[in-house]
Amino acid sequence: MSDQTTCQRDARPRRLILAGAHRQPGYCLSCGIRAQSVCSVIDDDDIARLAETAVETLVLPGRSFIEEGAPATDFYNITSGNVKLFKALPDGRRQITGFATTGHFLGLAVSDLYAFGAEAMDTVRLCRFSRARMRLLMDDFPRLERRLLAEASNELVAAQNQMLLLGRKTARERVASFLLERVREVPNPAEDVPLPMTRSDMADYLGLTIETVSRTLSWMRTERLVTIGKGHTVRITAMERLHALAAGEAG
Amino acid sequence: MSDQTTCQRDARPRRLILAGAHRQPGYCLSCGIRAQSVCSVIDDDDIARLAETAVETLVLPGRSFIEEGAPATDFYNITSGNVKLFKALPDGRRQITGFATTGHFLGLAVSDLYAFGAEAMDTVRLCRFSRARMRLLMDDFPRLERRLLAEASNELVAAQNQMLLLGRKTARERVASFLLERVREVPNPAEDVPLPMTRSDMADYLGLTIETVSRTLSWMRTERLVTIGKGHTVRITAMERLHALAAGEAG
DNA sequence: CGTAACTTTGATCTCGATCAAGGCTTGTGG
DNA sequence: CCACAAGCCTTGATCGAGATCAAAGTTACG
Repeated sequence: MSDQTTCQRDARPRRLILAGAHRQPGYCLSCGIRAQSVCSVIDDDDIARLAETAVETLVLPGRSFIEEGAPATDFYNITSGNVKLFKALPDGRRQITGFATTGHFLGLAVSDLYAFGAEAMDTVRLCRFSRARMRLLMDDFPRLERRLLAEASNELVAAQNQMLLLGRKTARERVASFLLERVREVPNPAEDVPLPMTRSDMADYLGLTIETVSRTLSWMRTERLVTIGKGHTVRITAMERLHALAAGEAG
Repeated sequence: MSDQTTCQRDARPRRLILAGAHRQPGYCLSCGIRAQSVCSVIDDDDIARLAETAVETLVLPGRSFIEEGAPATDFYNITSGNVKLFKALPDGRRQITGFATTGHFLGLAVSDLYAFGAEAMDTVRLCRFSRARMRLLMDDFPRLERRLLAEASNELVAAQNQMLLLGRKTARERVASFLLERVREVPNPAEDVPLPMTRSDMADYLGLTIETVSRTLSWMRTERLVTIGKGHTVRITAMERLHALAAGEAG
């Protein structure tokens, strides 16, 4: 475990001091999430090079590991846990631009500075790749670049959907859209959907206040659209109606 | 000119019937906007292949050439004119996700369907590339893929900025941000900035109504932040204050 | 258990939406 | 060159969805 970087929880998230050793050559070969991440495009024969490029890092809940405006030195691949990505205004107003979880790749940017911050919502494990080393890998493995382009294209589509949500949807439509987005994370739509974020995070993602999110969820409960469980879970009880609501086809 | 596709203006925009011949091998070599577009990554020696892949197309003002939800068959590169990209809800609410102009590349998507629509705001010329042919080009020219990744990364950063704007900025901050975005399109910030879109387009881009956009511009005029010219132009007269406003540092 | 953070619910306010006229610009045909 | 029409754009009056302010409930965790 000594090759993992750790940091202590703190009242206000500070930049994580990233350090740690590169993985052993065989590490990626047995990585459980390789199949669902960009790493899958590298063959077994070449995977040792990837392992040598990666530094596994542990980030404790509430800690930032990417800071908006800081020099963009690394790419990250999440191997477990949940992360929120956000931008902020000087007076503290915050917009969460996305949630990332196991298998997600972070840090795409042409600029030398990160355009967004990233903070762990729970204990997060990730592989860190320096941009310079990643560039060398991309030179040798064009499939990696192709996969990243596909990844970026998907994020672009998600971003466009979110712009429609933020610019034109009502509070109810926003929350409905959000819940349906979270349902896709679980295998069975009828089971409990985990919401590993606070009401404050939901509000900052949906362009609302915590009170409006709370009231809207309460309204959905009274309307028998959802049941709200303990410990940040929701179960959808009227999928059709929720879909119609999210798509802007109902009040 | 017979190798260009044209279409007549119509009351309500319909799908453009795209047809037309591929360009002559030497066409791209002398293309004026090659340097500022993705085409610049293909060397003179190979540019004939690109020319054979491209179909130049003319789109008249107000006509759509990409329809949200339609099969994603082509990529586009704008060679002149202005385009708006948008998503819509069933009841007509619309969110413009971006404006594209000379040199912009459109159509990135992993899905088989376009996630957004595109409509010409004035007379638009563009090169159309079938996805299948483009894929072959990317196989042979990894630099093309790298350039598209850079392009997509930049759009992603722009999308994140727009999410912050739509989710958390006030009407005044939105309009200020918009004007500063448009200023970057002209060489000299002190000269007239063209706004080749209607108030309705601005509103749909900024998540506001036309009345609020109009009122906000009037307010900026009385505050001596801008002067509003004839024929859809604006001149910025207090750049510093406008920047502060856009960044959320002032009321 | 106790406490600190998170969540819900209620009362009130406000910014931007909506409703409603007019004014201006642009283009067309006499 | 002017009259007219059809879109745009601006301005005013009013409304309302969601924000803000305030105060209990809950939950998580030492």
